Amino acid sequence: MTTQNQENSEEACPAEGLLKLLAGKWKAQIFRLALEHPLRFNALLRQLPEANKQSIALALKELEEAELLVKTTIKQKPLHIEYSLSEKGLALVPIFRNLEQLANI
Amino acid sequence: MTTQNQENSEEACPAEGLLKLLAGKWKAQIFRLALEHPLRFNALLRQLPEANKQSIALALKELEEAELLVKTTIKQKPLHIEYSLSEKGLALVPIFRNLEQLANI
DNA sequence: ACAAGAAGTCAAAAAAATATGACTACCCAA
DNA sequence: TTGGGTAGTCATATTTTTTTGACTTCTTGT
Repeated sequence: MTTQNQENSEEACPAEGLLKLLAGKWKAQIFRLALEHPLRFNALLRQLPEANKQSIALALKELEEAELLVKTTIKQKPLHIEYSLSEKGLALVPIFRNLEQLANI
Repeated sequence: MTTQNQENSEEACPAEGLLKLLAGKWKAQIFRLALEHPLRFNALLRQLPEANKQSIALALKELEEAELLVKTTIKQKPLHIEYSLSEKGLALVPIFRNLEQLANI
């Protein structure tokens, strides 16, 4: 039933899912940081001192599932994991900028 | 403290407030209907049969407070209240369309 | 061998967002 | 004066999101 409603809602309004995703806590801030350079988990934790592991892990996972970020494992000496903007993520950038501009009015 | 964090968040990411607003339940759907014609409370209730008074009242109030909708009282025989897109609301339209397009990819 | 850093996961608690049902106030028509 | 329509509000549930704190796994440095 809940799923049904969600589906109806999405059908009636395709932007809803994307909006909900981006509005989730820490997501917009993470997206914004991802514009600058690829992200790493613990670095992100340090850059968002009010956030916690779990929240960041969840945000990254959902942004990845929505295909806005891609996760890359870099097989080098200390073994890194990086999250960077996907093509879809890049396509979102100008829209995001427009939103920021509108928000400042 | 909570307020403080919210402020920090907004400072770090100006789009957040607008995103949170639009992602709130029924808001995107209401915004979408407002593109077509001015909205009236009970008509909206009928158009969104899964929603309830309270939610719609809240959504309209918040969209109005965010200055995306303007509320107009029409002093005529049965006394109507209309919600229509403000200038800011109109400025959001193309951004919203872009979001919808991106969501469909 | 032991500690420390990176990248997490899990269950449970707390906080925030939504929904429910009842109730209000105004105007109009029969 | 009773009933119906419009436009809500209020207090209280219920649901969903977000946070907390503890624990895991893998790799490297000393």
